[in-house]
Amino acid sequence: MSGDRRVRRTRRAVQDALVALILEKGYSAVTVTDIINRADIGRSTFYSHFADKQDVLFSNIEELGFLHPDHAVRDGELFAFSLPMFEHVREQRSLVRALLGRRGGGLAEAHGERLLAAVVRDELVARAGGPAPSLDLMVICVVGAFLGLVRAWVDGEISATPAELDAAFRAATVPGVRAALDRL
Amino acid sequence: MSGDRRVRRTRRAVQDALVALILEKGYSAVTVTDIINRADIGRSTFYSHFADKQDVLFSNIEELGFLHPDHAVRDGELFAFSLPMFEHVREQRSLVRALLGRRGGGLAEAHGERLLAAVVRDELVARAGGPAPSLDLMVICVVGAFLGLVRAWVDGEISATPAELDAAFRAATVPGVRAALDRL
DNA sequence: TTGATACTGAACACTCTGTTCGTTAACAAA
DNA sequence: TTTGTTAACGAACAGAGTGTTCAGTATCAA
Repeated sequence: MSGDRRVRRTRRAVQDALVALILEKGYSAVTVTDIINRADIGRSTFYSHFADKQDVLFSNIEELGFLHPDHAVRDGELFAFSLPMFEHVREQRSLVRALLGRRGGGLAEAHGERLLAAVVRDELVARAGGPAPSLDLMVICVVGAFLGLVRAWVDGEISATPAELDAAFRAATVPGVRAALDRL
Repeated sequence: MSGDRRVRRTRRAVQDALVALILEKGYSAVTVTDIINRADIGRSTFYSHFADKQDVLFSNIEELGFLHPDHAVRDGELFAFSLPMFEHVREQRSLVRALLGRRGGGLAEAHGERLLAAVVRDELVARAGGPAPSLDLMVICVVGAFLGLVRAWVDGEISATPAELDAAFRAATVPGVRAALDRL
């Protein structure tokens, strides 16, 4: 724990307040005044820590550690990140829901998408022995499928275990990816 | 063309103004005042046609006809909607970009997702001979892949022809879907 | 031509934003 | 414990945006 205890307390109170309010009203309906009241801090205090509402949202993303360096690549398996990540999502469900769910306002999606795309792309390029334009399109499809599952899950549109989600993700993507890699 | 010419003129001016402004500044940065100025109409006129900014956005969606009933199913082929829809997107690129692109604010995504999910689901259920829980997860993956391509494309992150996008979409999804259907 | 109706434009109360500043409280380090 | 530093408070502020009202004007279809 670094720094002043007051700072930690304040920042955490603000971040938690925003997440709670997003889940109640949706991101766009939440005002800075709401956050201040919920976190029970002074207005000037808020602005001494965060530039605006968005800033609070992004600070939450960074502390989520969306892609923890848990790349325990189970030998040659494709997309080894899948199951650990679904499990990580389950542990942080309400936070992920506030960030990536429908009520989240879509601002965090770009972050998550970019991070995940980098992981997927690295893996495909490594296996293909080099970059290729068709790989980039494949990355988009794979990332879209994965985040689609995450979003539907945290929003409660579907109920499943991380293992079931992992199986569905693999069933949908791996055959196509394998065929494409063989074709190159 | 039904109704009063003045009404038509005003509504169109407002809708066009919003799309243009979204492409310039992003949805959340556009104010009703901006729209009024760009469309060159009085404030009270705006509120006599639309409840708010969102209302204008949704009115655009309805007129897009996202899923035109162009279901010219090329005999047994899977996901026959793909190529025609990519072509339709190309024709309405700036509108689709304003609605589904990153600057769009994510409000329209839910609409598109639901519409497309219904189409995909119908097709899979028909081929599987009935509904199944694993099919629902598959639908989410397929829709995620398709909309991922659409978004990346209209946002200019990738450059490709509709035919190339169609090929990439098929390459990514069809093998997995076929395998899953056989397994049932 | 006429009756209906859409548009105008200004004014209004309201909410939210982001900043400022003097005062008070909490902190880490000596 | 003392001391210098820094955070938090809270009230006040200007500015921007929202959604409504209303009397007056222009445009419409028939």
